[in-house]
Amino acid sequence: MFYKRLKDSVENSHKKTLKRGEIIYHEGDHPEGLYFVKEGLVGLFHVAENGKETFLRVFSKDCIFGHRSYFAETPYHASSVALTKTELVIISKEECHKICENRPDLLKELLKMLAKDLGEAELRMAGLQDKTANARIVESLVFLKLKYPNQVWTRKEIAEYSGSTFETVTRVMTSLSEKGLIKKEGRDFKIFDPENLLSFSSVEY
Amino acid sequence: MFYKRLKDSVENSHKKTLKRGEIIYHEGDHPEGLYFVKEGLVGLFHVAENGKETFLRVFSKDCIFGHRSYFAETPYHASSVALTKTELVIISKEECHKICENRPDLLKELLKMLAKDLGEAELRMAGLQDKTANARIVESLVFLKLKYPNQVWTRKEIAEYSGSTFETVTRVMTSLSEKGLIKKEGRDFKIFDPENLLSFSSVEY
DNA sequence: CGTTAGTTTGAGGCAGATCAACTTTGGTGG
DNA sequence: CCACCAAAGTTGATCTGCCTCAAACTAACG
Repeated sequence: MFYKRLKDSVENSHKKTLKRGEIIYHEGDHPEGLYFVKEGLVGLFHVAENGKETFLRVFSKDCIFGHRSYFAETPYHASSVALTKTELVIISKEECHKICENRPDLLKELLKMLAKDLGEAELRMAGLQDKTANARIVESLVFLKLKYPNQVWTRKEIAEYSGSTFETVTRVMTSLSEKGLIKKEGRDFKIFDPENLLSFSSVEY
Repeated sequence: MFYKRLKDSVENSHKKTLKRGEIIYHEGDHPEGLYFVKEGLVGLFHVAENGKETFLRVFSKDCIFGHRSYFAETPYHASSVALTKTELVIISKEECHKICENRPDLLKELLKMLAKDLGEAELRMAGLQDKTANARIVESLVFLKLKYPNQVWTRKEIAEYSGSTFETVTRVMTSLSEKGLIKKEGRDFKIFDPENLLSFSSVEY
């Protein structure tokens, strides 16, 4: 598997430990290499001039990130932030270069990853047009909680991932909870039956 | 340049000529190779169950398309349609395979292309949240008309690219025309000063 | 146990979608 | 070449999903 192989070749690179909220790189910065998540969770956020934030992607254990800008050879279009205590490995430009030259298999893996991410991004973009806020929030709850069950997502993060506001997320979650489709536990929540929950994503609340 | 080089190696592949409106592949189909635009213009559209369409990308002369699904190894997430009389070269799976194996330089070019497209898609997604319909429409007018000046874009196409409706596009264009920022010419239009026009994208209409 | 970040709930407003009726454009076929 | 007509565009009126603003509540952490 890709990450395992990459991991081996960077095991003795520069490491860095961050706590929740710490910024790894800022939108507009020029990439100086790649990042590898050894442990923890990282979020990619775009912040508009009017302050509105969009939660673009999540990177978890064994993910690389910063690769989009690196290969596009453009400044970062969004900022990356640690969502929990996170341990990173920083892969220098030189090492990246070496990897790219000697490992066409890794190149192909990266190609596939970007192709999938592009598809997802475009479907999410379409979803902002053709789905209700309710449906997008339900889908985001399922995606974020099932893929990252240990993370306690804030309403604000869910809102920024789904393209909504934290007040609307609260209302949808209250409604889902009243219907017994999720179980609120403090700030966290549980999903019982993802399929069933998703089937309610088109229903009014 | 990438396309020139690719072009040479596919010059004697299967050709196809289409007229406006003809569909090249449907959402859900499995990729059977790549497509190369020899002449004309192709649009990539996603259609939701409720009928709402989203205009995702444009491919013009010397562009390849269908590559996202091909490399993601997933079915097409959107349909491609000829926007004018278009001549295509169809590159078979076998030829694609050969190219990928023997041309790491092309692989890297594809990687860069996907990385840029992902950035653009994510910024457009963010734009749907943090910009007004007015701003997005102005930006779409500039993008579509400056990049493809010979195409007579319909209000519907502009709407589906900007994430809006054709009525709203009409209203914005009428307003811009009254302000002398664009010149309507039948169904077509002209942009005088793109920079100036964009500076009005944040202004009410 | 105090403080702050996060959450809930309600009320009100509005950007832009939707619906509807009418006009214009430009391709085409007689 | 012109008359026709379907497709595209315009304009006005109405409606609504969801955002915004506001105020009170609560969880969690040092």
